Parts: sequence; C-alpha cells; structure tokens
Amino acid sequence: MNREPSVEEVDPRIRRTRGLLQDALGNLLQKKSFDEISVQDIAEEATVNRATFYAHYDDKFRLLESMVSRRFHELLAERQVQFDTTCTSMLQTFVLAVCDYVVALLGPAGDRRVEPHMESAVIGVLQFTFLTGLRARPRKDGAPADLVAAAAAWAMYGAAKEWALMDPRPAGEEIAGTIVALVAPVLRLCAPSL
Amino acid sequence: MNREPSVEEVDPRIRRTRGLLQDALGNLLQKKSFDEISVQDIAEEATVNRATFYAHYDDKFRLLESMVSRRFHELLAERQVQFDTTCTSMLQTFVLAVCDYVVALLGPAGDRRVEPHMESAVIGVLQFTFLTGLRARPRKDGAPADLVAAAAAWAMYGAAKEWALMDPRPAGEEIAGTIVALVAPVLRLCAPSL
DNA sequence: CGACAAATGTTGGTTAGCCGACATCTGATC
DNA sequence: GATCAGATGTCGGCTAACCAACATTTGTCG
Repeated sequence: MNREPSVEEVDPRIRRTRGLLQDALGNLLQKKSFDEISVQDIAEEATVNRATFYAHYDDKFRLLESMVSRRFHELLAERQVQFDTTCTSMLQTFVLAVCDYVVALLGPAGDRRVEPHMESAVIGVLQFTFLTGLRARPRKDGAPADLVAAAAAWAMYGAAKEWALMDPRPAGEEIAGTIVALVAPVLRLCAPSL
Repeated sequence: MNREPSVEEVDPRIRRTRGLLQDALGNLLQKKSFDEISVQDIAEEATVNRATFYAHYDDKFRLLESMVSRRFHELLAERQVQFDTTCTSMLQTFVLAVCDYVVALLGPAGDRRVEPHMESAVIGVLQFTFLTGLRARPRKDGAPADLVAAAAAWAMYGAAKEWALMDPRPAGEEIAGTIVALVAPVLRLCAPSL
C-alpha cells in the first residue's frame, strides 16, 4: 500500500533547469543547425547561467542525447506502451513509434554529424524499456536479460532506420509487421525453454 | 559613453520566476476562471514552490496585476509606441492598443470580479508611459506632470471601456479619433503657455 | 454550534543557481 | 609566426529557491 518510498526524489529546481535547457535546444534547432549553436546560446535561451549548464551536462552533445531520450520516452508514454499481455501487439506499437521518430530525426533537417548521438539516445530508451519489461516477469532460463534487451533494441532501431532511408518508402504500417517478426524471436529467447 | 551604470540590475532567477508565475496564471486562465485558481495551482503550473510565490507577490491578485501590466506593456512595445514627434499620431496608436486590450479583457470570459485589478494595471501602464514621455521633454509651465499623466490615463481608459461596452459597437478606428480629441487637450496643457 | 478538510501565509535551515574571474583552446586576420 | 576575439570549462562566494513545519483562515457538513 505504500507507494515507492524511495524513487530517488529529485529537487524541483534540477527538473526545471534540465527541462529549460532541453526546450531551449529544441527551439534553437528550429532556427539553426546543431553546430551553429553554442553553449552560451542555449544557456541564454533557457534563462540559465552558463555555469549552471556545465553543472548538468558535460557538453551540448550530452544535452542533445538527454533531450532526444526524454522526448522519445514521452512519445512512448503518450502511446501508452506497456509490457504485459501479448508481446507482439506491444511490439507493433513500439515499432510504429520508432519509425515515426526516426523519420522525424532523419527527415528534413537531418544533420549527419549529430545522428550518432541521437541514435544512441533512442536505442538507450528502447533498451531500457525492454529491460524493464523483461525484469518485470521473472524467468529462469539462461539468456541474460541485458543481452536480450540490447540485441532487440539495436535490431529494431537498425531495421527502422534502414526502412526510413528507402527511397520509395513503404508505409510504416506495412513494414512494422516485418520488423516485429524479426525482433520477436530475439525477445522470445526468454519465453520458451533454452 | 558609459551605459547606465545602475539601472537596477535584477537577478535572472527573479526575472525567470516571475515570468514563470505570470505565464502559469495565463495558462490556467484559459481553463478555469480566476477564483477557481488557487495559489497552489499557480505554483505547481509554474514549477515553483508555493513559498516562493509569496516571496514575490502578496496574493494572486497582485500576480494578475503584474501579468496584465507586463502583457500590455509588451503590446505597446510591439506596436512601437513612442513619445517624440507628433502627439496626435502617437495618441492614435495608443488608443487603438488600449481598445484592443480592453475588448480582450472584457470580451468572452469577462470576469466582473477581477476587472478592477486588471483595470488598475492597464491604467498604471498608461500613466507610467505618459509620465515618461512628459518627463523626456522639459517644460516650464505650472501643471505637474504627475497630474497630467494620471488624468490622461484615466480618461483614455474610461473612454475605451465605455466604447467596449456599447452594444452595437462602432469600429475601433472610428472611435479612436474621438477619444484622441478628448484626451489630447489634457496632455496639451504642457504645450501652450499656461 | 463543533469538527474537519483545504487553502493561505510565515519561518529557519538547506541546496541549487548566479556571478565574476580565471585559465585554456580554438580560429580568423595581419 | 603573433595577436586578437570568442567560445569553453572551472571555481569560490553570495543569493534565491526549496522544503518541512507550523499557525491561521475559510468553507463545508453533520
């Protein structure tokens, strides 16, 4: 009945400051390209001191990663992705969300120099979500959940990116089924006997 | 060559916090009426602690006043109201801005209980702007600038409000000329010899 | 009426953010 | 190369924001 006594409560000022910095970068990215944006610009746009920026992020690449992570995480939350009943139906939702996000990332203002940072961020969220889901139901076979989650996350992102770069690009709904069929077996490693 | 050594520099955190609180109230007012909004609601929406609210405003009415002041001030700034050459042309701009703002205030969600607070805020901005303009050009006649600014501000607002409440309301551009004709003499008190 | 819940103000101790100031490290110009 | 301007990091001292706790006010219900 007690709700999570220690979920690592965060100081509201920290939440606010990071949110401000992430939103500031998001706004600036709609006017300039990433490498035209300085830390000073971000700090100013966020109404935050430059020194405060460095108290939260090592550089603007880290900020970019955390921004992409958070937004992708919110996207998943909006679509109410959950890890409980039928895996395949959930995977379908997942894949569609990833496809949408990848298209948005690589779309009009696709900056090839910052792609890797965004990719690792997206994959990180996927991996974390898979891992959380896998941990939620105890298994007793030999495949380590870490490895399973990693493989599934990279596979799904890789497939989605490959699709996003096709020139006459098929509809997302079509390709989603295919990708699910590819990734499901990786996750199923936990389900059947080893 | 030295630029204003002491313009009363304000701590950026204070600027930010007040902006957050004002924006929060603005957002909440699009969902609830003013008296349904608690200080707690505002603080939460602004991601600011409730105690911090009281460090800046005595109550939500003061916040409302400051919000209206700031927004009206920005509206004037956008339309580049200035006090230099021909008074009448400037007054025209002024009156139109006031009319627009009054209509917005008393319009769809006109809450009669909070009107006075908004009115005093708008009048305050008018008064301050007039006063600044009057001070900018030194005069040597007997009428105190304070009184002139106050009379002009109240007259202009009163006329604009009266117009805003007319049932078949004439176009703002028509009535503006009339109001200018009413208010100009009050300000002119400084111009001709006493 | 009393009782209770919820919002309002207030206070002192703790923490995050702000501000110079400084030391790099670029990159452009002469 | 030398020099200069601007961006990047870092640090100690000060200040504003957070929080928990408290007393007070308000409003609602039995």
